[in-house]
Amino acid sequence: MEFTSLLNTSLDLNTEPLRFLDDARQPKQEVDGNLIGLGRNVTVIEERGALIEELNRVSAENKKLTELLTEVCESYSELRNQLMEHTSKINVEALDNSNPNISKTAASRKRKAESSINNNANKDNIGINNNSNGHSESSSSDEDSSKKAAAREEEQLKAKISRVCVRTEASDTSLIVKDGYQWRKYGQKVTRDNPCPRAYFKCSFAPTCPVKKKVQRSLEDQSIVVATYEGEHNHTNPSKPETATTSGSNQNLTLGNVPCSASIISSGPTITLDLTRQKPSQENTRSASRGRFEAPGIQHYLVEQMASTLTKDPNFKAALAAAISGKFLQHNNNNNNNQTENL
DNA sequence: CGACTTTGACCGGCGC
DNA sequence: GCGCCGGTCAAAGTCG
Repeated sequence: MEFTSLLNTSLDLNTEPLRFLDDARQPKQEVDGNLIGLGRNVTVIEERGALIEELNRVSAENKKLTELLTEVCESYSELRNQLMEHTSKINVEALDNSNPNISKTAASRKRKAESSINNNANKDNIGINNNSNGHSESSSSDEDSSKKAAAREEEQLKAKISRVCVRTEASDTSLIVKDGYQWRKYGQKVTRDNPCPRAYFKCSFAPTCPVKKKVQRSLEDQSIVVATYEGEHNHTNPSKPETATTSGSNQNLTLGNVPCSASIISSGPTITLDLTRQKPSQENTRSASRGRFEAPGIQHYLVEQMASTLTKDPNFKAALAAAISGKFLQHNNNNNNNQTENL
């Protein structure tokens, strides 16, 4: 995916920097039309000198901005590469663990598994690795296989659980996470560890879709809504193409035009969407890139986010416009110089 | 009138 | 076995 293709290049180029183009042309016309008086020629030469000086200054500025732009592009491709690396790693892991069936046993252990995910994901991984070695202390092969099967089921379940944190206005009491899918609320409960009620949703787009979602406000930060997804959608995303897949369990996030920061959890990492910020700072973008991106879709989402952030930043637009106009100016400057020499 | 939300009741797992 | 707790069901209510 080309970075440039993501940028909204529909910039208004009729801005200040381009005024120099007209300014540069104006004296030339004067020169063409009024070469009679010598005193006037002196004025024209003075003006030209000032203009050339101005052009040089703008060119230098343009050079700086071009360098800055190059830097941004470089860091973008660097981040993209890191993301690709991470994504491919996750895909390999997902393939290793692929088994679409979640057994009733696994479902019955949901709470146990979930708590272990929440409390200590790393410990779980160690446990899984140990089990996957296939060496059990138990002498009974049946027991051994059932233990392994149980561990595998747990692992599969965990692989299908992802958590998304959405930052909303604290005053917003609705537990709605717009992720592009259709959800039907089937329950709400106040849990012991959190006074904020937890809402239970089922995917209602396809009647056979097994995906469930739990949404609850964070205890630490009430402005953060935590959505936990379980299962995989067995249908395509009903939302528009501007959505971004966010996790291994194919959760899609409709970000629309809202810039936000992100990090992810898929049995560990968490997606955080900051929907409160209209103009995310560079720090947001950086923190997003620092996060652990373990889902293939987040790549597209991040790219969109970066593009959106850049195109919405008036400073960036102005800089880009200046850079582009600078190129014109340089070209024009060269032409003018040639024409002057010809005079 | 159908789709969706709300909310109290119920169920099953887990710890003591 | 009992109570607690999270998750689910389903009837009633609401909305477009």
